[in-house]
Amino acid sequence: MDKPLGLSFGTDPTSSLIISQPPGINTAWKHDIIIMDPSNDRPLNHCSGDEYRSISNGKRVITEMDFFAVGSCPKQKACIIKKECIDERVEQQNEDDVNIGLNLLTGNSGSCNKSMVEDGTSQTKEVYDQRKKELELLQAEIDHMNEENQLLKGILNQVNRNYYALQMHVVALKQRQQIHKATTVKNEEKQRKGSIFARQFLDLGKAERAEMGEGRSQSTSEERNRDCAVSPNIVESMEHNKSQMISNSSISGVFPVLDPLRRSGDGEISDHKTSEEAFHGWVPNKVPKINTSRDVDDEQKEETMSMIRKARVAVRARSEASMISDGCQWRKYGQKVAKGNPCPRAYYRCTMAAGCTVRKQVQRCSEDQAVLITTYEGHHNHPLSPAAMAMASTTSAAASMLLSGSMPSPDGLMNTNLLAKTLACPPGFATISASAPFPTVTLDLTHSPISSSSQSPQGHLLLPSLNFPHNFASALNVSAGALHNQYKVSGLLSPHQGMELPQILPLMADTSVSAATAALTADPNFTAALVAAISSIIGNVQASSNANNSSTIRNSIDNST
DNA sequence: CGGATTTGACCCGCGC
DNA sequence: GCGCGGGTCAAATCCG
Repeated sequence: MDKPLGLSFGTDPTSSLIISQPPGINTAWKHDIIIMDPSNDRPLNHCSGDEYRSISNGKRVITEMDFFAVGSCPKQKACIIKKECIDERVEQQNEDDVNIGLNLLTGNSGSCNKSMVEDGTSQTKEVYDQRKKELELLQAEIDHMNEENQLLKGILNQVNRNYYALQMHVVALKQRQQIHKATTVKNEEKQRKGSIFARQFLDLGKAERAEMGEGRSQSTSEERNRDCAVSPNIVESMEHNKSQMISNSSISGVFPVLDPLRRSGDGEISDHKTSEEAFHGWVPNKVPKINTSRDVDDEQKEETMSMIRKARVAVRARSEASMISDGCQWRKYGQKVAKGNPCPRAYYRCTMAAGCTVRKQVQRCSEDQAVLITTYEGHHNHPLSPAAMAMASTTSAAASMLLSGSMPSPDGLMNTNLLAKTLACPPGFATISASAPFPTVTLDLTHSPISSSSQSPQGHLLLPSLNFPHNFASALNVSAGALHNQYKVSGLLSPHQGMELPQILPLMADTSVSAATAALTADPNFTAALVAAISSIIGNVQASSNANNSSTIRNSIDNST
């Protein structure tokens, strides 16, 4: 069909709209025409002319058109014209033509005829195509990002799967270790006490013990090595997860970071005479063991708890006061004069919450009565102050290190060469001593006298800032050895980093033993370095059934230099 | 009066 | 079995 309608502008594109129609056709039209400004895609609002009967929101309604008028094409800026035909007759008769008039873009110049309309149409299409391309580009970009997102999701899922698989692998290894350990220790215990019982059973037990013992020594060594092949970081993470996984167990939450000890499920660790094998790893409470009777489990738990509770953190500090202000509330429940020290030892119990098991002893040093020795024991079962909480992980990890990390080297000494290289701290600041009956970490603040620079405005003691990896000790746990071995860690603290003692002390008590080893981390880079060091230590660990009674890191450091 | 402290008694593990 | 020493209990006392 020939196009009966032509659409063009007059001299003023905003005021005259001329729709041409071949002669002979005289039809009234009603159009809704929207004139758009192409520069901003907004309607032009300043149109005038008789053709426009009304203007509403940029929509011009033309009721009658002079189809035979001839106008000149505008030279003004182009406009997009949208027309809605509201005349059904037109739509029916000239639908195509009318539609041609839609979205017209008038040219900057040209004749007021059909060609001009076509020219405008081509420019409209050009802009349309351009925008369409832009849209397509954007769409392509979005698609690409989606693909990338999916790819990353896949990678993440794979990492998670690998992580979980590795975690399960480590758990399985430790379970195996624990089974061996439990069997062996039980048998040894039987042997020790068995002389007063029926010998016929003992003989059977000996046979079994000999068998198991041999297998244990081999498997333990192998498993250690295998465990040591695992990155400490991975072990850390896994221990952390395990800790979370079993957080609902009977005593979880109370000993969050001592889980390795608790999870060992081996009560014999409290027996200093039989605990050499006690810390080879942990086994979740629910893991089946050879000795799985309820009584045994309960007994082991009790003993484990006892061990945890007996691990201690001691702080030596010069103070005129009878007690160091550590941010917790204490109630004195006893006092006793201990042998070897004329100064009475006072016993305090935490009263911040009912049932809190944390206790502390305060006693002046017999050699220097200006020195106050505060020993913490137990774990808070209540929220601590924010400051205390800030240090909880640090001290807890250190406690775990003490409880789990006897780390015997072949000669019974801690391999501290790497530690020595790692740590650039003044000597004598912290001491770890498991010299029985209870493993104790001692922070000696007397070498770092409480001066104005080491006291908070509130008069609290300041300790070095500690930044200890949360599950460091758990990582160590894979090679844990004799708890009763004596060893010392000296020179591991770097003072003057402004941590208040009150922040630290409750946390020491938190974990029974933590702070001193926690204080090992004066250097911000210490964590990573120490993990590497311990990893190396673990890697060098060999089974040593005759660990020496004492060793010192300082000695090792000295020996290494 | 209620909570904190004191203090003698008691318990328990360990060594002899 | 007994004594010792560390740790805890609990009645008495103190104190705000």
